Amino acid sequence: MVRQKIEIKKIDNLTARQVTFSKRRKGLFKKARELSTLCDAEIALIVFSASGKLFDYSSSSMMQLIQRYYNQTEKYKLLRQPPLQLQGSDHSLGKLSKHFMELSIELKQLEGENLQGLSLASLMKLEKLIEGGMSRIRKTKNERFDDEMRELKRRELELMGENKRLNTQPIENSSKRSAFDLGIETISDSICSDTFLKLGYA
Amino acid sequence: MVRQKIEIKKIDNLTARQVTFSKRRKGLFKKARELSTLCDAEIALIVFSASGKLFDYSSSSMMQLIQRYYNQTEKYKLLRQPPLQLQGSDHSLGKLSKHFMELSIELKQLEGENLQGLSLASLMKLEKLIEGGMSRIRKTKNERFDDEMRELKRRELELMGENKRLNTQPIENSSKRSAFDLGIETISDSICSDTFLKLGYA
DNA sequence: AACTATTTATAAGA
DNA sequence: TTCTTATAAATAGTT
Repeated sequence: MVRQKIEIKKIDNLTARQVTFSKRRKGLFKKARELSTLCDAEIALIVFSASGKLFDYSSSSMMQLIQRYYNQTEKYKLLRQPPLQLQGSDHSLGKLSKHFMELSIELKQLEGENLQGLSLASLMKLEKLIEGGMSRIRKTKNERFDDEMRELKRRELELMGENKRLNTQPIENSSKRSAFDLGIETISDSICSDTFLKLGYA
Repeated sequence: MVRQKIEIKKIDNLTARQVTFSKRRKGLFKKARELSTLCDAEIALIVFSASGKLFDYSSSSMMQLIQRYYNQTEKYKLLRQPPLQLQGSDHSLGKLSKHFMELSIELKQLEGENLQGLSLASLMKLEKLIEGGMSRIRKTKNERFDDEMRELKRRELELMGENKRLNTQPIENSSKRSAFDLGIETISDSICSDTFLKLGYA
């Protein structure tokens, strides 16, 4: 901007870039201090050099300022994000997927961000939100579990009935063996443990 | 600095102060952008006007930048150390955000799908995943809660000390009243309920 | 919002 | 790094 006007793009020459960084950084911090003093503004300024060195300034406490910043921006975000109505009894397909979409969006907003930056209020909201999602997952899981168990019981009874029938008939050859002969008490037990092995929970 | 050089102190005239704020703020943000571009620096700038309006700029993600700032700040690390001993768990910033990224990705995959369509195995996995995220949220929430309580206690002690001092001095006029006179037992109780009201939890 | 006289900031060179 | 200096940019006061 002097001797010769420069274009605002990354300075190629490393040395020149470092010198400019040093000079302009100094100028930037001075301007920040002046604006704060002259106009009674609260300012936080964080600068990392290309090499990772940290420079910072804040007109008061950096922590307080950042917290204040979060409070402002979160309020904005949460306004757009209607809190979920957790009407426990409703788990119809449509509502469920809609709910999960919302949960997904909420969590996507946290990408690259950090929980540490959230206020107590936001953390509480998030907890509530996820609790709701969790309860739906558990409900569906239990339903699925019940379904499987019911099916297993049904098959068990069916097979036991057949076994009984087979056992009351004369044995024609030794290859015909029932589950009882193998020492298995219930079919569902064996299927269950097999299922858990497949899921990696045993 | 122009027509006439000005002294760097708060500008008395409100209108002049507002105009200067607007002009210099613009200049400051421009300088910040230029420094970032020219020198490949990472910059975060947060400005609150005297009236509370927020202006901000960051060369990349504000959240990531602030997180990076926290990581580099020794004071922050020390401040976070003492509170409660969180049993053998890793609650470092990096791990936390990494985990949340994973959770987010997992949930994103569910977009448009329906829980009813998931197998028992998937539901169990999802439950486990979300349980992990939840525990981290709760941990962070508790930390934040501890922070707030500590600050309130500190203020309480400070104010009670001042009250004691005021009460031992002769009352010069009736407008001088302490919290004790108003029947408030502890300052933190009153501040607490105020805080919760503001957060919408009372 | 514009103007403009000055002050400030700073690119290049030493 | 630091200083010098010519010039670009920012801006205080005015309209």
